[in-house]
Amino acid sequence: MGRKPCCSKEGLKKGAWTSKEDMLLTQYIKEHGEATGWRSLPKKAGLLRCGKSCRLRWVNYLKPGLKRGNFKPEEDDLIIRLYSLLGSRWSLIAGRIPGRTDNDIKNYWNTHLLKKLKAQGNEPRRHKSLAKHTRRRTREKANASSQSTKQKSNNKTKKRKNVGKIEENCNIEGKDQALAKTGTRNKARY
DNA sequence: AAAAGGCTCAACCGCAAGGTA
DNA sequence: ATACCTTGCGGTTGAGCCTTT
Repeated sequence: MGRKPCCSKEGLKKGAWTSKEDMLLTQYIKEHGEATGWRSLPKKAGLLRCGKSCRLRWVNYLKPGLKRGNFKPEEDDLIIRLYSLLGSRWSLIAGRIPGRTDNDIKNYWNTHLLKKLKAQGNEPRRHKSLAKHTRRRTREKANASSQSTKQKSNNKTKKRKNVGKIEENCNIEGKDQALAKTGTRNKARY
């Protein structure tokens, strides 16, 4: 296969977003919704970005209802508990913390919580990166032995099911409501 | 006042999953 | 059955801000 990275196309802009780009993206999504396909969105919206970049910008920064910064102690606590259950599956963790994005939580974990826990002598066991390592392993297997597609798809569904199971198991109750208020630490670099 | 080093976080990269022709 | 495409995820990077000297 050997797919090229999507941003390698000439003429596509990289790096920090300008307020004008933010505006174009927000406006387009307001008019057409998110589900129209990220790949084609930049062109339609008049942006010189790749779809991936647009999606990231929207999901992590522009999407309405996002809280930025100002993590409360309850949220810290919740993140720590979820991490101990789920490991570094930030999207799952984010799904349980309203208004927070996976990127936000990941950053917060790496820059604040990890230090905090280390200082307390509670450094969490680093989970084997479920995401990449297990995926890679399945792929290696698949390549090594010419597995049937049926088996491959079984692996896929198995993994999906496991995710579901973990989600089921981590019934972190009640806390969500306590997290409703919006933080105001927004540094708004742009 | 300014240089150096540390810290934060937005954005990028590579890869796997899932879809479809 | 498979080749290729898009989407979504986790890990990592680096620009720019902040703090210390």
